[in-house]
Amino acid sequence: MATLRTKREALVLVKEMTPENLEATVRRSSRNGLAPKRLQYSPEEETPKKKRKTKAVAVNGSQNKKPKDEEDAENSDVEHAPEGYGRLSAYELERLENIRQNQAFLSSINLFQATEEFKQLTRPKPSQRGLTRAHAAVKEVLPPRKSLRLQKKEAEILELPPEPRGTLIYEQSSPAKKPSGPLPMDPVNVEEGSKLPPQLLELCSEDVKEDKKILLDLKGYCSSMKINEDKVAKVVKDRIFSATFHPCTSSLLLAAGDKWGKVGLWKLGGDWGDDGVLLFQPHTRPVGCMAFSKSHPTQLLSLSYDGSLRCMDVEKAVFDDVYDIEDGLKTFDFMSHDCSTLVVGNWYGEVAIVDRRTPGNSHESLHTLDPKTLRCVNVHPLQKQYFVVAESKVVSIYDSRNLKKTKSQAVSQLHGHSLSISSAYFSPCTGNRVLTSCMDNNIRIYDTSTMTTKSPLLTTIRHDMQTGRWLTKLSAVWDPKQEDCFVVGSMMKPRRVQVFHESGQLQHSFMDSENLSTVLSVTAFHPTRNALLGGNASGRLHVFSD
DNA sequence: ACGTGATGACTCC
DNA sequence: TGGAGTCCCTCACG
Repeated sequence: MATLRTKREALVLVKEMTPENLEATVRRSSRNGLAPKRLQYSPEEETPKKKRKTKAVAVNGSQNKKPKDEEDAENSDVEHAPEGYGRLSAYELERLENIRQNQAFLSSINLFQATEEFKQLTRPKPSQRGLTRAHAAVKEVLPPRKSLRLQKKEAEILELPPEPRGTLIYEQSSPAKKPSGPLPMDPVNVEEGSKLPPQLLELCSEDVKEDKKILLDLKGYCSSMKINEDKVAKVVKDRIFSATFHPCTSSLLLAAGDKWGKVGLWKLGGDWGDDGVLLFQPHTRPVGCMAFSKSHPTQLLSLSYDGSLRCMDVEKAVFDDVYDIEDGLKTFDFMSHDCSTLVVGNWYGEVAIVDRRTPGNSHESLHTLDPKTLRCVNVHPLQKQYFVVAESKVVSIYDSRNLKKTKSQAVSQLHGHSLSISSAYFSPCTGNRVLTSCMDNNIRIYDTSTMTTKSPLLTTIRHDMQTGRWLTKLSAVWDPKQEDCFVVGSMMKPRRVQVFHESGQLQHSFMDSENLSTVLSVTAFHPTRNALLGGNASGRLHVFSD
């Protein structure tokens, strides 16, 4: 049993103490060697539940037969008064003793006191900044209803709707995919017909100097980066799948994409929309990947599982089509410094090299890699012909000049992953390292400086990746300002975001009892400023900055 | 054996 | 009072 570090942690523990997970807690504790003696049931019995079942069988056999009143006592979970002890078997005395020891153990860790002391405490209220309820819920006005019976009419004969055809049925009634062609950039959270705030274009067009990178000792600058209530806001409605900083430096401008294809733009301290948040709906299914164009920072490219890749252009105030397939886009990256060519990966294990200067999909080149396993593509920062692909259990580096329709030969491979790999990224300055996040609970760093057929593994870091059903998968991502540090969300309590050096050394844990109380699955550093973002499962962005 | 798919308790307005 | 919002772990199944 871990020591309780904060009041909230203790409260969570207490709140979670249902009979089911109390059992689990005791089991966990026993692995740590701290637990009291476990209840000792007879060998074939695992739990009290099972016990009852097996007992029913045992009654028929002659060996374990017990008087009926003793059985009732067990089932009622009420202990007999002391005079009853005389009739208890040795097994039951041991059971009572175990219960007593368990009680003593639970008292010794102050669980019961903690229950009393922290009963009133709740987790901090989520930030009310950003999107509001009024905008989030569209109220449907229905005419008053009167049943047919009250209207004294014959009942209608209703028929079941026809069985849906096709193989893909999404949860809820998923809205139809947006039509192709430019979509107007109309925010859904402000009054209809209102224009984009002109300051947004101004901010996006701001001259960005790459050489203004602030290189400080990481430990120093991490501890200067703080969060406060102004730096948390609801930017999209649902769970965040992707998020990024705009490269501008005079203000902090962020973008996030959610589960239902919404894209939110948030300027910290902005006076437009809801606390600086503008919400758009360019897609209809999760926005898996997004990035601002480095050569045209008024453009934000966003990719969705619905099969569309669009380019939000603040200048033209539209979402343009960039690339479109029926379904299942997964990931993309820029292949040239001018951001005109892209590598786009889909669920079917195909990568397409897309040139944005030729409209439509006609000029794309499509290459099938390992089918159904592609999860991430990332281009080498200097040698743009190389891109790294996270496949099922291997990461491959391909040369885009050397791709075939099928069975392309990888330039180099990174081995050692034992489960599926969620992401793989080249280090930002030299590309001499590749950082991978794997479902086997390891973050790995490989040496790709020589591009030999097998790139050597340098570092392995244990990290809990079991995010389960309700959270976006964790991905370790480099700090673009330097070569050798990366950030990753964490399941640990109290909730935190961690920064590691490529050597495996933990540099900093970003925590805040007031403003960070959820898992931040999606994380990213600002390209030039000392700022870090984290997105959670309810559409909130959190910023740590100077 | 791994990837996939599945909820429920609680609070607040 | 009920519906919407918030948060997020493990396990069965094929």
